[in-house]
Amino acid sequence: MQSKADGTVGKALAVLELVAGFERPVRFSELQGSSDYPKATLYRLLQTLTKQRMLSYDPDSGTYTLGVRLVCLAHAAWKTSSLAPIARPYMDKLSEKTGETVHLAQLDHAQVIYVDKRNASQPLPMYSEAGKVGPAYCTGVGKAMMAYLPEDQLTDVLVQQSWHRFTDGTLTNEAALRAELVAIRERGHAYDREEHEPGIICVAVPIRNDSGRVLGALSITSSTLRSSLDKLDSFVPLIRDTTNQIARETQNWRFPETKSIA
Amino acid sequence: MQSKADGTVGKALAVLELVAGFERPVRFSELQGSSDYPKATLYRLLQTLTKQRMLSYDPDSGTYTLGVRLVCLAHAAWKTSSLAPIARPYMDKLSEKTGETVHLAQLDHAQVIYVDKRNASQPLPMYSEAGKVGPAYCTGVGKAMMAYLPEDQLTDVLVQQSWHRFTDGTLTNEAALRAELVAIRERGHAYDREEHEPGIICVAVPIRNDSGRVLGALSITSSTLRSSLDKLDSFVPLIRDTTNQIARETQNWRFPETKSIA
DNA sequence: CATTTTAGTTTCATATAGTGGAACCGCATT
DNA sequence: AATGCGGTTCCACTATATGAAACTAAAATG
Repeated sequence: MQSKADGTVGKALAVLELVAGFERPVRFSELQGSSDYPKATLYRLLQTLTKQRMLSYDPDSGTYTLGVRLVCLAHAAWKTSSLAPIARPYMDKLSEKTGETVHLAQLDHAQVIYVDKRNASQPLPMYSEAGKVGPAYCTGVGKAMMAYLPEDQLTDVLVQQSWHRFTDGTLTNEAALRAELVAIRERGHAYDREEHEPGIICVAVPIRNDSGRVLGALSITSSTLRSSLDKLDSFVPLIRDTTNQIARETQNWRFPETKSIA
Repeated sequence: MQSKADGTVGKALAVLELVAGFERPVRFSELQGSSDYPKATLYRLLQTLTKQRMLSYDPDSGTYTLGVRLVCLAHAAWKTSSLAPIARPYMDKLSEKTGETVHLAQLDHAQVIYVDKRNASQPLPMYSEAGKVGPAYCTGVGKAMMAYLPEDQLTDVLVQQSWHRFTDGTLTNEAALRAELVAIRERGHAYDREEHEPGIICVAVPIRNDSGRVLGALSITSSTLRSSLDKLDSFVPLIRDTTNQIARETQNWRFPETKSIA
């Protein structure tokens, strides 16, 4: 059931993911049912993870859930590995100025991961959104990032796309997407023309560092009811300005201190 | 440097924690410096974690950071393992009614983990707070939860406290705290009388399920400038009401569906 | 009440995966 | 050309994980 996972660590993480997949407290037997691991192996893996507090076990109901240590680690991950803490004030400003929903995403493996979100109208349930994943080939942020990927990485990402047709506008093959990527590079930003969800449109601009590497992307999302691509287009200079500022700031960030070695 | 970590998984997690500790991109040699693991072992561990996307490696700078997979997993963790998603609407209401800062915390190991936070006045940087840890013995939520722990778990938690004197009010030994816990059980809620930070006070109420097990705690925090313990006291019925509602809702939550087995 | 089933836990000989000292590589510095 | 340093690879050795099967407790069944 789970993908190739060499090493004990890989297996343990697969189990973690398995538990995560249930999105609720889960029994041993349920896990066994959706795993190829033999009973004893799965059991020990669960024990190990529990002892390590990556899982927590509720003796009352005999169920496992993801442990708090994970939340702590993620806290640290979010603070250091993602653009989110740097981008935060800029996103605030952007959402304030535009009055639209702002997303910050990063590319991981072949998926888009939303690491932060801002909604001008109401203070959003943010944590519940951060960490969410989406397809790369049919989202504004995904395409914006892919457009500036080096060829070897791009091919890697492309083969992993599902090309599922979410809407009539969805680009469902590599050729179509590649053409789109060229257009994106020409104009410097990407659109989502209701490709993922009907009625939902967005403009996205990649965040790239000095050496051109893609760090993430910012997008402004709206609906066809409230807005239009033309209207969103007017935000582009503002977004690009913001991505540039964020990119600039990441340069300094890399080594805030060069720990003095005694 | 790292604590006892049996098993490969334990070691890998220790390395993860090590990277997390730096709170910034970190070089191999730096990690080697703060780890007992021999070079090759550490190296392989890092490779494994990187391949598993728990770490990400930046070839430009030759540094490791925590990977986004952690953020994804945490997304799931937050949704299932913690009280946060259930408590969310109640916290909103509570912060709205009181106009004060509301914290939701859980007890893990011997530490308090803040899993959500609400601030009535301004929309808070929430993610940056969730996952934060604090000492149990000198926080309102910590004491509220400890007060209702079964004796064996309590002793376990108590021996792990640091008893550092943060302020004049800090309870710096087990005897003093145990006396306080009795008082908390009597009145049903805990205070933080500037025990952790000067000028910061709070009332906290534990969240307990039907069988009496402590699930977490809610607190309302304020400062001596804006408020007083007496003033906070008036919120107690409201908080207790909220904790009861949250506790009730967790009962249903445990098994939303019993996955039909074909 | 005895019996079967189900769910979870332990055992143990075996195989695998992890270990780490040492050698190696590439690059910057001298 | 030589030295030093950060990082990577090798490989004999062994600690660790493995998983079939046996076991236990508790629930379901007759």
